[in-house]
Amino acid sequence: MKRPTQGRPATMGEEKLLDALVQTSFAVVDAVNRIAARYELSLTLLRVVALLRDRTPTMSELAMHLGLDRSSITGLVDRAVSRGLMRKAGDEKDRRSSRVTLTGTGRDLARSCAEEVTSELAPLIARLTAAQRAQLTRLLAALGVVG
Amino acid sequence: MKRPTQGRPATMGEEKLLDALVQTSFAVVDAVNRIAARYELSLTLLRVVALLRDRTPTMSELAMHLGLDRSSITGLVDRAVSRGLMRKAGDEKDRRSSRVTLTGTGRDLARSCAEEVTSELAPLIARLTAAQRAQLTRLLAALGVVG
DNA sequence: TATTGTTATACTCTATAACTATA
DNA sequence: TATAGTTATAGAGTATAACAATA
Repeated sequence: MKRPTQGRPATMGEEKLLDALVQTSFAVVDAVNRIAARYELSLTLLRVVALLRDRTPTMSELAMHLGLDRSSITGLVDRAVSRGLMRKAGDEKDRRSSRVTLTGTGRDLARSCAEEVTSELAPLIARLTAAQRAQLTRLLAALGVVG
Repeated sequence: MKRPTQGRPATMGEEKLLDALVQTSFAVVDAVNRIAARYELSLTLLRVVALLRDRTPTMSELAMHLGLDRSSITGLVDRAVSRGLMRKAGDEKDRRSSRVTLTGTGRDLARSCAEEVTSELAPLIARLTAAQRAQLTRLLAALGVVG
């Protein structure tokens, strides 16, 4: 069960930053989760819906993107299909694959959720000045997760 | 299903910041989730374990802190008790209440997880200069989630 | 042979409703 | 009456293993 931790221990300032980063991240994800629940979506399903606004991935691509097993995606997408949010379309190039797309209903849902995420998190960043917001945007970009 | 979004739409710069904040938050939580999985802990259980390092909450307090129903906490804690990670101790002041504490094993686990979170996220903040790290720490504090 | 996706199975997580015990 | 906690139940989410169809 126990395994050694590789790398040096964090210095004092790093520890504080990591703590703030983790706490803030959980708060943000919790907020998104509350919004998803209003639409009877799990966090995972909300992420799929958001993803499908820009892409038409295969089941395997969805699995990789979410870090889940392919078999988990089958149930996830099938339930969404039953609810009329998504559709599965065969890929003509590779007849093993299915590409997942949003229905009109699913697309409306995606837009509503995105709007609510924006308005729910707005009060958070409203505590910052315009200069601070620009700074934070740059620093988050520098972390290298976005893009 | 559909409901109106209250508040004004975000401006362009805010939209970009919110997007970076949400994407980064999901990446951080995903990283924590991967670490939890190494120890066969769910994200929720890891949060409970981390919480118990500093506190000895009642079942209800745990439920409130995690935003879950009390009945969900029963199963969560009972499974952890079965695994030897936690203990439930009656509160003498209010005999309806149970206070949850870590066992020695649970405490070791909590420490290991915390160390792994630190070393897993260290590469992320290593991309920043010392000045940028200090800046980011201040900005996250200004968001008002920590503390 | 390797990959895509599904099925069968089992377990965790979660909520709702109904309940007991204590306050 | 109100609160703390549990139980019973049901459903979603997830992984593992075995499988079929296609590459």
